[in-house]
Amino acid sequence: MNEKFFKLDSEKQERILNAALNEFASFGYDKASTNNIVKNAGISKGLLFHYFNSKKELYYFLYNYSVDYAIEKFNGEMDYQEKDLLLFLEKTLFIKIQLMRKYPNLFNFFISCYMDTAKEAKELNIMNDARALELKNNAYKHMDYTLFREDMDFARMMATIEGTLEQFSTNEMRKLQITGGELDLDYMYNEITAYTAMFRRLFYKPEHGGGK
Amino acid sequence: MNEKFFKLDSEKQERILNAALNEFASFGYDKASTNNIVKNAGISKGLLFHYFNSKKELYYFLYNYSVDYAIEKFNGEMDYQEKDLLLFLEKTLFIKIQLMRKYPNLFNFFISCYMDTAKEAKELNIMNDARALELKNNAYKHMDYTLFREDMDFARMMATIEGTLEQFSTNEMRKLQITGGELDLDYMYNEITAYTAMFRRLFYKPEHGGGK
Amino acid sequence: MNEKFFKLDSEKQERILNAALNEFASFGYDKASTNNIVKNAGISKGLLFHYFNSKKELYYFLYNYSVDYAIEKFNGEMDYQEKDLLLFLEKTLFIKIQLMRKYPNLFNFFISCYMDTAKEAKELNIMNDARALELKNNAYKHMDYTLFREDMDFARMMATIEGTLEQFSTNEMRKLQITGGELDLDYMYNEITAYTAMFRRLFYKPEHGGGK
Amino acid sequence: MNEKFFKLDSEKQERILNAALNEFASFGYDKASTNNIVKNAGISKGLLFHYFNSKKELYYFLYNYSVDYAIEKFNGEMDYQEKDLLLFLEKTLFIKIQLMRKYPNLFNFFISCYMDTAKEAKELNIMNDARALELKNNAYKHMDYTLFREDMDFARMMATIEGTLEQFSTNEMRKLQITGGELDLDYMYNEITAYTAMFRRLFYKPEHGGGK
DNA sequence: AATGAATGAGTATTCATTCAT
DNA sequence: CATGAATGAATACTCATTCAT
Repeated sequence: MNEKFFKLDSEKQERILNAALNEFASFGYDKASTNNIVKNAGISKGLLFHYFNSKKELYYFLYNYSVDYAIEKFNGEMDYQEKDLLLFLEKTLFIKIQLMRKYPNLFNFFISCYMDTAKEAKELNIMNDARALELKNNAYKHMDYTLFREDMDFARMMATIEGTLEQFSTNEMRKLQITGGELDLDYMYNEITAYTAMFRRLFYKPEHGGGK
Repeated sequence: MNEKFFKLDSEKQERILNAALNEFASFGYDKASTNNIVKNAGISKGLLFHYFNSKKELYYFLYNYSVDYAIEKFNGEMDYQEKDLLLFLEKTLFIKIQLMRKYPNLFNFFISCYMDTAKEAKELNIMNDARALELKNNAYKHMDYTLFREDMDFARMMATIEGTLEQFSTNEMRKLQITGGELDLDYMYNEITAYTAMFRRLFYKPEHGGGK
Repeated sequence: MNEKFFKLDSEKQERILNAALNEFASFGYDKASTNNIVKNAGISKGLLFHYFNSKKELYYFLYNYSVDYAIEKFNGEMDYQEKDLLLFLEKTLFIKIQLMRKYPNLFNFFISCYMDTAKEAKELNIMNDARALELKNNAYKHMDYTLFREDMDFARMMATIEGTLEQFSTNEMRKLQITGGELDLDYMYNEITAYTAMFRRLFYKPEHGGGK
Repeated sequence: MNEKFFKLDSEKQERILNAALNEFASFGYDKASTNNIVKNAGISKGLLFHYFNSKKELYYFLYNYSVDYAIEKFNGEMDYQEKDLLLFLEKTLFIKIQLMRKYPNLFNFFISCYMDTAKEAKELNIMNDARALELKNNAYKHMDYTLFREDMDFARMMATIEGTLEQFSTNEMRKLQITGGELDLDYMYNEITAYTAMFRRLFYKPEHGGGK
C-alpha cells in the first residue's frame, strides 16, 4: 500500500500527509476525523481508503514515516564518535532543538502520539519505546564510563542527568503549548550547556572535570 | 449546580461520583460514556444532566472535587514545619504514595486526566499546573536554603532535584499506561529515599550531609 | 429489550414493525436499509437502536415475533385430534391458505427469510427448521399409520404426499410473485381436496379408501 | 459487448469468467465484489467495466453463458428418443447429476442463483423458469402418454411425479445451503431410481409396470 | 425531582462506476 | 486495449443532549 501512495505526485502526497498529521496531532487518534482529513487534503472519502485501508493503517504509516524522516534528519547532523557522554548528550539535544524548530508539525505529532491513550497509539508507543531504547543503548555502548566517579550509584547518576534534561525540554514545550510562543533557542542552548557543566562537576572524576 | 447536587442524599451522591470516576479513569474523557455512568450509578439519563449540564461540566466538577478531596487528605498528614527541603520532598512523596495506596481510584483518575489528550483534559491540566505551582511556591517560602552549597547555581540544583523525581514518577506512570499493571509503591519508596540521599551529598553543605 | 419496545404505544410499535417487515421482505437481510426503515416508520435513527441494539437483533426479534404470532393464529384454528394423516394435512393447508390471505406481509417476510442466503438468516433458518420439524413430528406422533398400505416404502409415500403439496403451494406463490395477483382460494381448496383424494386411493389400504 | 469480450485471447476470457463465477457462487449477487473479481482474474478494474458495463450485465452474461454451456453439455449426453416419461425423467436426472459431478463450479453458481434473493437474481430466475418450461414442454410433446393409467387425473399424476422429485432436490440443496456440505450424488441416484420405480407401480398401466 | 424516549449529526468504511492517461 | 486513481453516496451504528411526562 505504501507503493500505491508513493506513486502519487508529491504535492498531493504532502497535502494528505499534512492534513493527517495536523488532525492526529490536534485531536489524538480517537477524535481525529477521517472526514476532516479528506476535507483538508482536498480529496474524496474513498481515495483515503484506497491508499490506506483503515484509519489505523493511516496512523501507523504516518507514524513510521515520520519517525524514519526524523531519524534520517537527525543522523544527517549527528556525530556518533563522541565518547564523552555529557558532550554526546549536549550535541544530541542541540540537534533535537534545531529539528523541532525546523519541523514543528512533526514534533507536535510525536508529542501527541506519545501522550495518546488510544490503544492504537499505545501499540505504537510500545514499539517505539523499544526502538528508542535500543538506539540509546547502542549509542551508549561506546561511551567512556571511566570518566564517571565511582563512589556513587551509576544508574541514579544517569537517571539524574537524563531526567533533568528531559524534564527541562518537557517544561519548555509545555510553556509553548500554553503561551503559543516559540522556543528560545539561545536560552535553551545556554541552559543545556550550564546543566552539562554542572553534571560534569558533580559526576565526573576530578581529572575529567569533576569535583569542586 | 453544585448546590443542587449536594442536596442529594449522600449515598446517591457517592454512587454517581464513583460511577463517573471509574468511567473517566478507565476510558478517558472522550471514550467515557454517560450511558455507562448512569447505568452504573443506577440513575436515569435525565438526572445526570439535571445536575451537571454537560459531560464536560461533570468532568470538571469531578476533577475539582477530587483535587480538593486529595489536598484535604494530604494536608491532614503533612507537616509544613519541615525546613529541610529534601526531607520535605521526601515526606511529600511518601504521603503521596500512601494516599495512592488508600485511594487508588482517585489516583487512577488523576493519572488518567494527566495523560488524557482530550482538549477538555488539557484545559484542566493547565489550570491544575498553575494551582500546583502556587502551592509549591507557598511551601518553598519557608525552606532553609542555607543548607545548600553556595558554589553552584541554586535554580539548577532545584531543577535537577525536581526534574529527576518528576521524571522518575512520570516513567513509572508511563510503564503502567503501556503495560496496564499497577504502581510498585515499595520500589518507589526505596528509590525516593536513595535519590534524596544522593542529592544531599551532592547539593548540601558538608555540615548538613553534603560532600564526599 | 423487548420490554422497552412493548411499552411503546401500539400504533408506533406497529409502524416500526411494519416498516421493518416490509424492508426485510423486499430486500433481504443484507440489502435491507435501517435508513429506510426509520424513514418509513417515521422515527429517528437513534430510536431504532434504542430499542434494538443492532440490525441483527431487530431481524431476530421480528422473526421470532412473527413466528409466534403466526403459530398462535394457526393454533386458534387448528384441531389436533385428527388421526387420519390426509385429513390432517388437508386441514393444515386450508388454514395456512386462510392465514396467507389475511396476513400477506407476514408470509412475504417468511418466504423472504426462508430464501435468504445471508448468514444471519441462515442461523434463523436452522433454528426454525428444527422447530418446524419438532412441531411436525409431534403432530405426526398421533397419526394412525395403519391406514397406509404396507407393500410400499412408507418414507417415500410420505415424501410424495408432502413434496407434491409443498410444491403445489410453492408454485402458486411463485405465480403470485411474478404476476402480482392474488391467491385463488377456491381453486387451491379444490386442488388440495383432489390431491388428498388421489393420495388416499394410492396409499391407503382398500378398507380406508385405497385401491381402484 | 459480447463481441468485444470474445475477441480476447481465450485464456484471459476463462480467467475472468472463472473469477466471476466463483465470486458470485460464493457470496451471491449483492455481496460479490467486483474488486475481488478483478483481483482474482488478474485484470484491472477498468477492463471489467470496459467489457461488461455493469455488475448486473456481467452477472446476466455469466448466467446466460453458463446456461448455454450446460444445455450444450446436457444435449451431448441426452437421448431425446425415449418415449417412456419415467425413464426419460430418470435419464434426465442422472445426466444432471453427472454434470454436477463434472462441473461443480458451474452448478454451485446455478444453485446460488436459484437461491439468491437479490432482485437481479430474481429477474434471471423468472426468465429461466420460462425457458425451462418451454424446454420441458418440447420434450414432453413426444412422450407416450398411453403408458399412464386412465382412471386418474393425468395432470395431477404428472404434478405428483414432478413435485416429488423437484422437492427432493430442493431439500437436498437446502441442506447444503444451511450446513455448507456437498451433494451426496450416490444417494440422490439411488433415491431417484426408487421414486421412479414407485411411480411406475402407481401410475402406469399394469402392462407397463403398473399395479401391484 | 426524576424518568427514559427521542433526536440527529456524527463515526469509519465500502463499492460500483467513471475517466484521464 | 488497458490501467488504477478518483469519486461520493451509501452502510450500520453511537452518543451527548433535550424534553414531555
